[in-house]
Amino acid sequence: MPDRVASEACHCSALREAARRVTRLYDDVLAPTGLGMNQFSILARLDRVGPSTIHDLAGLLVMDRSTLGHLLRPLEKRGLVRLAVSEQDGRRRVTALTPAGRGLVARGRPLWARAQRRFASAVGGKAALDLCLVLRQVATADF
Amino acid sequence: MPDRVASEACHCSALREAARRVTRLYDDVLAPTGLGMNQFSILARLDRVGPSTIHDLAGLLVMDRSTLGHLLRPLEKRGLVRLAVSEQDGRRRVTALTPAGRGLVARGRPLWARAQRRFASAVGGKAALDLCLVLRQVATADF
DNA sequence: GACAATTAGGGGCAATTGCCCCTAAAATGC
DNA sequence: GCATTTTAGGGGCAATTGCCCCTAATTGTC
Repeated sequence: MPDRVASEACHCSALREAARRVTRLYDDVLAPTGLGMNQFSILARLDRVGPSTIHDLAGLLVMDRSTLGHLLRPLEKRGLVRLAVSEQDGRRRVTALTPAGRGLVARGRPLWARAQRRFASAVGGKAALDLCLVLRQVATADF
Repeated sequence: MPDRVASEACHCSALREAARRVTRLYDDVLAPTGLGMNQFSILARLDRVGPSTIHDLAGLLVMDRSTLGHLLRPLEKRGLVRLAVSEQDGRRRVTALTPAGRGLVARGRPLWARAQRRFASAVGGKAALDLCLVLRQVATADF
């Protein structure tokens, strides 16, 4: 039994499976915006922190710099974000929401809140809060 | 403040970010096998449950059927799994580990265990256990 | 001021993820 | 037994993820 338990308790698989399941929930709820959860989270983060470089934004999203670079392409093509070379540092590309992007985030927020409520009511409000705290710690841990 | 907290506590983003971070840890540790965490988890699951259909295996992995179909392709090409049409049901394709696949899983297990220990020692043993229980519940929840 | 080391980002590659629609096969209804 | 419905899976599409190596720009050193 210990062997079976040990192999079933893979921390990484558990995280990935839960992330897959919950992403589907949020994707469904956000569908009317034409955005997936990932795209929404990028735009929402940008809305909160203001214009930032790819490097900084990727750090906030616990994401590889090149991943974010790829993800910004379709958002730029749809006119939701604008990229411009920094004036202070020619290497940096500053990413900013366009008015259209800001508008879409605003329209998505109530939908997002609905997904949050659905999650909390299925898992339990306190459990959801606790979970978030642990996850935040995990995401920024130095293994 | 309530606004800022609310927007920073997105359950889905927290899950995805933690999953990204932890996946990197496991990928690094498993690198000597030439497998990523995801591939390893597919093979390990297959090793545990024995030959199964894409449908069933995808269910166990909380994964879309077509996603698993895509992921099996490179594993098949590398000779780690074998796919065969079921004799009982011509629609099903039974997936099974090859000896090479079983061997690779066996070689990966100690590395995987090392990642598990590194995770537990960073997060705390009890916290890691509790986290896994909640994640398992989340992954199989009916939202 | 010139040269080395560091940093920001892109391009290519491959895997990961899930949607849609399609086909084939099985199960169901009559 | 035959028509309908359901189920298993593939193919195509697009986004997601991160690695590597490359270029350009900045910073640090002398």
